[in-house]
Amino acid sequence: MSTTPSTLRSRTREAVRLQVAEVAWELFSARGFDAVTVDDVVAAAGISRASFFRYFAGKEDAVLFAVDAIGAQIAQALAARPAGEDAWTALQRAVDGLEALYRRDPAGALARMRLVDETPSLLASQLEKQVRWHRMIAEVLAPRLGLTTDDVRVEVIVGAALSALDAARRRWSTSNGEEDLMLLLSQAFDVLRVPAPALR
Amino acid sequence: MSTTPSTLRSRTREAVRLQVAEVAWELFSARGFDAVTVDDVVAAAGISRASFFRYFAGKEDAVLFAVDAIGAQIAQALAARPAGEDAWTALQRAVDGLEALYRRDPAGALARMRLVDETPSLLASQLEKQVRWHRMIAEVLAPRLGLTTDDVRVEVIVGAALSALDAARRRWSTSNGEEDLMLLLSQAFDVLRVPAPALR
DNA sequence: TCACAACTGAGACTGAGTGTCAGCTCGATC
DNA sequence: GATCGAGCTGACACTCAGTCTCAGTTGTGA
Repeated sequence: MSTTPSTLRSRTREAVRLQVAEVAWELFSARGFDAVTVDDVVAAAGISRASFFRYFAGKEDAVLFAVDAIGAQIAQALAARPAGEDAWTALQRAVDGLEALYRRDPAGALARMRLVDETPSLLASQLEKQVRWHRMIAEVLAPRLGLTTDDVRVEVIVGAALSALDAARRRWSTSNGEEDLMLLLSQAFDVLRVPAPALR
Repeated sequence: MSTTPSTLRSRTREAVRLQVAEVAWELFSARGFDAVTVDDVVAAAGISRASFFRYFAGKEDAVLFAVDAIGAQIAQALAARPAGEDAWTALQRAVDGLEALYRRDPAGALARMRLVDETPSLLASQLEKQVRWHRMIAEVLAPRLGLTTDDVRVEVIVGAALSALDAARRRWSTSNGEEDLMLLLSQAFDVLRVPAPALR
């Protein structure tokens, strides 16, 4: 999946990037995103200001740099689903591969979600990254349905599926991780699967 | 809908705000959002830098200040739909009240959408504003369905409906406004209404 | 070993956004 | 119609994010 040449340079680069992100996360989660400057982070991490911006596209990216990979993971998982499966089910299965990520460190995932939710600039940046998820997933889904990538129907299906993921994640977050994420996901997708009368 | 005390002060304030936004839009659409500084705008508009930030929360807001009202308009239109209507139809009708906005100045609307799409900071800011649409609409939809605002199902329905709106708008934009927006909207919502086999 | 490519810190620079302050204007009240 | 307070204004200084350049260093491949 990743495009990693895996020379010594690139490996140390990835390691340093992770270390810096970790240091940054500790400051952000302790004091709040806006109350920590880039200078604070680089001082704590022992790198120069210039290098920080070589590792991350911006301050937000030090928190959200992992988000890009998730979209690719969903798209890849979708590509692996059997061709006969209906779109909603295939997307649901592709998406619930993410549960492993949350199960590995639920407390950290919750704290991350809260920080993003309460920090406008982080929220905006994350939403923009999710637009890229949208495009990646649409490119896999469209041929599956025999439609073009920019067909309205493809866009709606992808958008609705990502809304389902988002709704489940948000509910999971507000319940402090107590409700079952997989169950929430299937409840969310069921809304999209039911026939017309989602009536009152 | 609006909370306008309508004293002389507030009316001139609104008028000035509109004028500044118009001047800003001319610069942005001509040179691109990032190539125009706030100083450029205030020089052209004949106000001080400080005043600019009193009228707009940020540079992006000079383009997107109207976006907030749209969410309120959708929520209000939804509240006015008959109680017996199913959720998808009610949302579709609520949303297609926006068509009047686009019909009034299609060329301007297209140009605006293009600028937002090609400018990351504008896109991010717009997406963040749409999160607020989400909340406003959920608050109207939830009681209609006899559910709480933070119920997963409510969030999914609102998110999916907004995805439908977005897909239709985007398709309309890429077709240079040639395809019929209302038709695109109904195609988009039909995907959400059909029974399970949106199969391959 | 050598030459090149990629990385680094240092520091100057641009531009967004905030806070303060002193002066002006609107508009209500006497 | 003079006055007083609230709200607006421009000027200006300040912080911080992000870009760019430059010179020195280190990994990489021949």
